[in-house]
Amino acid sequence: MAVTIKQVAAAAGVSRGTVDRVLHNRGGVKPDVEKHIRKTADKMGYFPNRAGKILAGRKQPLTIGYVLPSIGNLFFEDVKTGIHTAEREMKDFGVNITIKEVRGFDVKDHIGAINAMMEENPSALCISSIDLPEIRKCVNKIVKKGTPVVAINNDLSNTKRLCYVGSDYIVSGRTAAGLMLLCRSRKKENVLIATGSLNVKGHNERIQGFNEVFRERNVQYHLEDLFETQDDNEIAYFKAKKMLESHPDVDWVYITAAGVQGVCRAIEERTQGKEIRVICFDTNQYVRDYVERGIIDYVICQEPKEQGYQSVKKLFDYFVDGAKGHVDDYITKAVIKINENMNFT
Amino acid sequence: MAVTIKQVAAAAGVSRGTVDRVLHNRGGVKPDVEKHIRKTADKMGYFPNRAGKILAGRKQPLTIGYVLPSIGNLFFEDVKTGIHTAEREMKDFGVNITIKEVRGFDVKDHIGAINAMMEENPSALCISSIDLPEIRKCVNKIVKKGTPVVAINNDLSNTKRLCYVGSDYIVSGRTAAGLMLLCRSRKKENVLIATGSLNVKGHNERIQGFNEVFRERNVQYHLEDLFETQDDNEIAYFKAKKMLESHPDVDWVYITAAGVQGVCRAIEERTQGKEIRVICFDTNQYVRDYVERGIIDYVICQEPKEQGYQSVKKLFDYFVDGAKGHVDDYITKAVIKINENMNFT
DNA sequence: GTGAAAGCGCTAACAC
DNA sequence: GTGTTAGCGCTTTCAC
Repeated sequence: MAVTIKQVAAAAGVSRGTVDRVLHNRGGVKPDVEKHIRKTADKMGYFPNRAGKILAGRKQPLTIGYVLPSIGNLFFEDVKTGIHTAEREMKDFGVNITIKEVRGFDVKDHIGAINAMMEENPSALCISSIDLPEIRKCVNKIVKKGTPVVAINNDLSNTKRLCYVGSDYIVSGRTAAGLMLLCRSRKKENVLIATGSLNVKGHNERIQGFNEVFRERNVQYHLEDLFETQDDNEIAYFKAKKMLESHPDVDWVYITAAGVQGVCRAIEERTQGKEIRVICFDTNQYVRDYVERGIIDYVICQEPKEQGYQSVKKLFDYFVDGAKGHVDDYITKAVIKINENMNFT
Repeated sequence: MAVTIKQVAAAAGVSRGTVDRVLHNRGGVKPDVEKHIRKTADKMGYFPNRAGKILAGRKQPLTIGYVLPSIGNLFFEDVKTGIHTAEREMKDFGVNITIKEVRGFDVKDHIGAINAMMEENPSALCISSIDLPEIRKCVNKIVKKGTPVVAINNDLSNTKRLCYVGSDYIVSGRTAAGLMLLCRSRKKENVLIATGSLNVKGHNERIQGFNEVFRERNVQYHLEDLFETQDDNEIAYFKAKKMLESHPDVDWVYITAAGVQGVCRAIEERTQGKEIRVICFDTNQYVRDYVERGIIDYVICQEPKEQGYQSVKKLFDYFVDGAKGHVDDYITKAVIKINENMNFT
């Protein structure tokens, strides 16, 4: 049986209250007594019991405020599912969650939503935003004031955020290249790249990782063209349509972000040209449908549910275990989905 | 704030003890009082608080006994890692774990280990064994005596086991076929199948799923030959060597079970013949090395760590939430690994 | 500065 | 049959 605070107190010849004061650095204890208590606690291998902590801590529940650009973005449905699974599991442990949803990636909207969230005085913040100076500044201010912030799905570089929970975009880009090369056509493939925005780091990293692998393997592909979908299916559709008309020799379409349905619609409507292979990222009902119909060959996913779940868990552990020190990032896997393993979890 | 047992007692005009008796069907309560209590509890939306339960339940910790055929089987290293992660997380909630390790799949050895485990009177059992009548009988007996049993990695059909935590072997076999077909060579591929044993259900299902996909898609492959590795690398090596000599036209080697290193060694040592593609299951340090060197193209994994972790969690939840009713299986994903996404979680 | 005590929600032993 | 009470291990308040 593990050693309790009571046993430490008894062994040190003081009361539980005093031990607690020392262990939580709450001061008001004579230095020599403190040293003595610390020593005996260490010697006995004392480690606070989480069940006890949680129960006692129920008086001040842990509220986590989320800000997500999830309106009109199916990707975040799974993230939210993960968040709510965690909420259900940890509700009895004092975890409460509020989500503020935003449409798109307008900096002002994001800052507005974050500030609105902060009005509610959450114990912690968890956001998926854009890696720009304004947001970074905003986040750093919040952290400085004492509210820990977790970055989910999109990291915020050089901020004091507690940790990042999300995918490694370079690795997912590399994986796309790997899949393509494993098809071993042995000819120079004509690739059309549909990216979300050249201003979004993650999208660029997916291209960077992709190129890295070709370079490392000394294989070349021919870049037919590259266009931005702005994560919008309509824009994606019209641009892709034009692109495919002017580039009849495309072998592969590599879609690094949203707008997948738009691109696929354009591919499906084509009346001539070679057979086209498609690699994209992240599933939803429409993407799954295109995979089933053989339009999309590979989808590289990033465990969205896990991102939601783990972001809650990270914060819960952080608070329960005493909000001390460094917290590791949680990097989700690059999960390859094809028709055969897509619908069976 | 959630409603507590105290509030229910007050509302029903009885003591907490009585409410507890009713809620746990421990009898000794007048029928009409019981009905009244149940009704008020329902009306108030009472749900027992897990934190309170866990703390109170610490007096009788939950001990889970594992029996795993893990000696000399690298696959189970990750399973054990997952088990120990869960143990660490839930130790403070009263979870204790003991593992008995066995070498191989001898029925008598397994029964012996299970009985030895039962000697220690665990609160629950978790085993990875063979789906044979003797084992099934043994498990059913244990369940009947009141100890819940979870089947991990290998299901035990038609037993009263609480649930199964592991992969869907059909789906993983289908995934192998899907990957092969995505390479679209457009010719009839010559396939050599290296299976573990024709007596092991999971191995057969991986072949069955593989064949299903070809049939459904109206594509044929040519089965060059099929041999059993007995999950042994030496046997695998010698048999594969011979097979490859007598079948110089093999395009793909499909390895459904262990013995991967043996087969790969034979492939690597070949001095003539066409380039061979390899699909296998489950990683370990040696398999990863073969992937890096380009001998193995695809590895289909089954989240072994998750299997370990979730098996503990299933039992923990079952006990905390009152050991009532049905528990869902936990089916792990068929995770495709290639060189580029293998080493990054 | 330090000790004592109440209470988080639940279970189980003991009274009546 | 039913109520009371003593913990589980911890935090926090209040008293000295």
